[in-house]
Amino acid sequence: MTTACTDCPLRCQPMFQPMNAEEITFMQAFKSAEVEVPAGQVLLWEGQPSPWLFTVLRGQGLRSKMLPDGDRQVVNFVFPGDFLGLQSGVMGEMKHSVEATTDMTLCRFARADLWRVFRDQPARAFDLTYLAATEEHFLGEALLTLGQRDATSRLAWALLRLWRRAVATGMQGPRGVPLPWRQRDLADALGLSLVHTNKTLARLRILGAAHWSGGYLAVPDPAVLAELAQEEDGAATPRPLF
Amino acid sequence: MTTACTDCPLRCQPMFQPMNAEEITFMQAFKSAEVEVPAGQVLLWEGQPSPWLFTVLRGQGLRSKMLPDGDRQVVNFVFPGDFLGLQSGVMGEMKHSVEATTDMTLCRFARADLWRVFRDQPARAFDLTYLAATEEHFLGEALLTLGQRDATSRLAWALLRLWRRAVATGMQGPRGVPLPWRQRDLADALGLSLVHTNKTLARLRILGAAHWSGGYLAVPDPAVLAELAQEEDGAATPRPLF
DNA sequence: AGACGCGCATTAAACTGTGACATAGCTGGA
DNA sequence: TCCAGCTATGTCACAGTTTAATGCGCGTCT
Repeated sequence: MTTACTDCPLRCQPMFQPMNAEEITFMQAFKSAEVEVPAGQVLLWEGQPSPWLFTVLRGQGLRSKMLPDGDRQVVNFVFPGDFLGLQSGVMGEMKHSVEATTDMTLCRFARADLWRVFRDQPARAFDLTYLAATEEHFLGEALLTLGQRDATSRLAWALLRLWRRAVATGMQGPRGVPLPWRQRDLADALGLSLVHTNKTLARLRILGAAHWSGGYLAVPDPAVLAELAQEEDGAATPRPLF
Repeated sequence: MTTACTDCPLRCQPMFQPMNAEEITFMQAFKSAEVEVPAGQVLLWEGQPSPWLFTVLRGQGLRSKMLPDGDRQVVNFVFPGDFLGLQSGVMGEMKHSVEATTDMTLCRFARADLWRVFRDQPARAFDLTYLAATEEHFLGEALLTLGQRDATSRLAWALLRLWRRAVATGMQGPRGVPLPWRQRDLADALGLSLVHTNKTLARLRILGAAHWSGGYLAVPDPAVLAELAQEEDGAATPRPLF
């Protein structure tokens, strides 16, 4: 049973900009299926085209690139509401892989229909460009973090980002926000070794800035984490939902 | 005297995908001015909106982000044909600054007219999304480089990218390709100290892989540089010209 | 024309944040 | 029950940073 766009649980979250009735009607028609994906499955492969694009309805994952020698760079973590596959849609092939860390539910769209968005719905096409620019902005922030910050600041930055994104998507619970990834994933995102990441996470725990365990992240005072991250305090910036 | 789009010196370069007659006519009307910018001037400021977007007709520059403590991350180098200001156009403000390293000539477009592209020219809107995805792809590659490569490999990767981009834009001369930036700029792009960058450039020179001096870069055998960069050999991938 | 000063490139030496290696304990799935 | 994978910790090595100094070239001033 697929979720009607009028019943979408994400649209009311502060993370996402509102949609008008015409846009919802168009998206309902544009959505071709809703698929369940088990944890561990790769949704999109680096270097390959895909006939589908996706919006994440439920679950979490990550985007990564590989070096020939097997080293992996995690380029982003995937949350509900993220749009997947835009590179394949406009450039013909994905430049990174996307894999499910937890079981996921995806709204699926046909790549062959993407041109209809540009032809018939310029406002939605504008939102797609907005999402691409949002990803570009995030990667610029990540590049700054890897290029100019030390390990403690990098981890503080990453945990703050992940915490803000999860809170704005309505995922906060009594134990904190769900963080289903491994320390290896965070190490590969921040250009650190696994051992050094573990030691630096321990330092953040001792400082009381962040506590990640059992698949949950607790941030007692986000301003403390923001200071360690050399970031200003504040919430996640809303973006279009596609 | 502005350059007519029919006379654009960039369109025939292998770096850029072809444009049809309708697209050229639209761009001629869309272009509001041609401006000269002296070396050192900032074209776009991080954190601020801009009423203009630009395509670089001539000259070179860089894009950068600043940390509160004054550290700078160079996020990309700017070449003829690059489109500047898309983040301001769709997100309302620039997420990085753009400054001229040499004297530059820019084709200028009004941000207020950007909606016309999406409404009237879906193929051009698609190209804009393509350009945003191209920048996202590049930043993913840069993130991989900073996260998983050592200093020698990073410099080899950067010089190879810059060389390929310049060659595909028709900038090759007897002394190599023009590289007007400082070692400080490359260091700030690759997350290295100035001293270590200088030493590693010397190593590449001794290896005969790359020779950067007097504002020019010579690459005797790009396959050698590609190997040091852990990259496959090949030319720059063509992209749309806006 | 000559002097001066600033910015950039280059090099040496000392220091350190991070990586590499090894080991132990815990947990969940087969 | 067993084992692979993950988390955690200690120790040592080193790639890269920091500090300091020198030389060169170019632009400005006299």
